[in-house]
Amino acid sequence: MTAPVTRFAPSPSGNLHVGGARTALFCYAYAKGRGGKFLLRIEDTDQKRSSDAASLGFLKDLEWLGLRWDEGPEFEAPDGSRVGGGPHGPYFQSERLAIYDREIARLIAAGKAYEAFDTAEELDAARAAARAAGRPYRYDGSKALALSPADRARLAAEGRPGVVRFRSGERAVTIHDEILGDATLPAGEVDDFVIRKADGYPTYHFAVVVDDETMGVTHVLRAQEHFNNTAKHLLLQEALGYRRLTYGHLPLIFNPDGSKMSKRDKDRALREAVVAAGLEASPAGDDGRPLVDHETFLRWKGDKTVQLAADAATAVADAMGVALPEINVEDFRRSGYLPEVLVNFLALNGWSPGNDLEKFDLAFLCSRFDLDRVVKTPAKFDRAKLLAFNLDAIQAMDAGTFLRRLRAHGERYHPEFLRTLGEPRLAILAAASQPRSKTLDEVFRGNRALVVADDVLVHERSKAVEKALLKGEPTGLDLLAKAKESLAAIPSAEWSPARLEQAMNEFAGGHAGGNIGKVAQPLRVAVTGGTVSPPIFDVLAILGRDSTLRRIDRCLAAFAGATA
RNA sequence: GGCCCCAUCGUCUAGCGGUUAGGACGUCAGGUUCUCAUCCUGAAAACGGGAGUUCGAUUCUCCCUGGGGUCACCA
Repeated sequence: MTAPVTRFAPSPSGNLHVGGARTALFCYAYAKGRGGKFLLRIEDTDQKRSSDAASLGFLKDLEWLGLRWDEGPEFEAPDGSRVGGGPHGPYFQSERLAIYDREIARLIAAGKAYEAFDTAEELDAARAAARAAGRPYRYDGSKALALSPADRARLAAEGRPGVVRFRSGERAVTIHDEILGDATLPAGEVDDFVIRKADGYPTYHFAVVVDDETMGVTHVLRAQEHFNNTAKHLLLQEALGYRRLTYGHLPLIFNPDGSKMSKRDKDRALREAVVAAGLEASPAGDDGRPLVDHETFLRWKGDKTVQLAADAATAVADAMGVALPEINVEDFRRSGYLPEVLVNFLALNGWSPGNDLEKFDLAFLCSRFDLDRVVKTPAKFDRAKLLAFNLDAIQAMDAGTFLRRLRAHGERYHPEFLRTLGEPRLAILAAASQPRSKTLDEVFRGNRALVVADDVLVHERSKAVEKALLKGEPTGLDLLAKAKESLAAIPSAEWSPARLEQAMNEFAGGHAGGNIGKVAQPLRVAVTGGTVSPPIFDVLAILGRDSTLRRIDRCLAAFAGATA
């Protein structure tokens, strides 16, 4: 058997959906595990969808996951290596029109395809009628087929845009699927579908078949939603005299509630948050201007069918401090998931190696992946489990690796954070955060207090804060005032986590019955404004002596005279 | 609605005629800890229903039910 060639063939988009990522992953693993090739092809035959450079943003997502294509669009990876290219290009369908035209001409000449001039209105009416009669719609080609060459010439001369339809021949088609087994679609299920649109572009069905043939593809792994389409492709392959391909249709991935995972989930979540917060206008960005212009914002807020641009949505969510559901690979990256974890988890949705094994890397997947272990049932995407996997991976990292990867994430998503903190303090933060972080991002999200100026730090007035500061005898506030003196006695040069812990342990021994918690919590509130942070002595070390003492003073002043 | 596909804990799944139906996440109950989070112990939790086939069905067949996909000049 020759080495397999698989392909991932998305329509152009700025983002790679997790479902698409899983498909790409399986295509990659199948080919690479067998010494074959993994191709990437852009299905941009819909002129309504843009296909400029920006719309290929998902290439970086594939690369980030470690899925480099042997052939396809050219791309320069962050490490400088070049991906893509190849002898079967162009890899954009919009640049392959001549090939499709040639093949369509062959079909027409052989009487296997014909031009049709139905208007959209006629087609809509026919569909509506079928629907009203409770029957599935099938195109009736009798009218178009009855046209004489002269008729066609006349219609074309009138400027009537025509399409080309494939003459399917109304017969049963059996699909052999390596995952689902065989299935036979009865005669009449496939009608005379369009293969060339009025704008001259081929339809998906036609382009796929031609490209898979001309690019040497041997195995088609795609989502199950394409299953019925396979019948069309089989018919086309036969009419064109092409090779037979091996098919495998992958189970779909859904939301936990069974709905489709779509970008709309983000809009929905954000809209709910906006409504819950009673927001009447877009939050402002750093420049003081609204993140979304007022009109757009109101239209979006009031109309569930309107979607916000992806960037705008994340900006607004960020400003509001709400987390949006991750849908695209980029979302998971931004949320601080590790690519190897996402790869691992994605593979587990629809496949498993058996033997109760579920932690593995891409190389392992490549070596073990096979179609006979792909499940047939759709999966619901369980973010909680993904998060647990991410945690495990972070815990398993050595400290140096964690620091490096944390820094890389920060540089990309929280540059201001890195600027203010600087390298030595970032290292302390990393060491303090690693044991308690489920994602790279929460280190930044959870420690904003570390990068705000001392004089703008706000001490929250929550139950938990009041308990830490005002309850007990002596109160946390009392202890805080005294502890400050002990801290002030430590010179800057000795201001380290170990030294601070030693000092505070001594202090607690003398003033809090040895209960370090009595001292730690008021300190935490004083310097972070809240009751949650990494270990307090690490926090104090990161802030430094001056900042620590200043924040304690401000806290003391803010709560002076307050009672529980 | 027609056609096609599917069906094991809440979720992802293992199982390929005989198992105390396994693992993981989550959940619950304890424990450790300066908060949070880790971490440790333990527990509860599934073969959708009905007919067959068989000495024996989670496993094979059929029906029902339920779920999904698809019926475009989108891909």
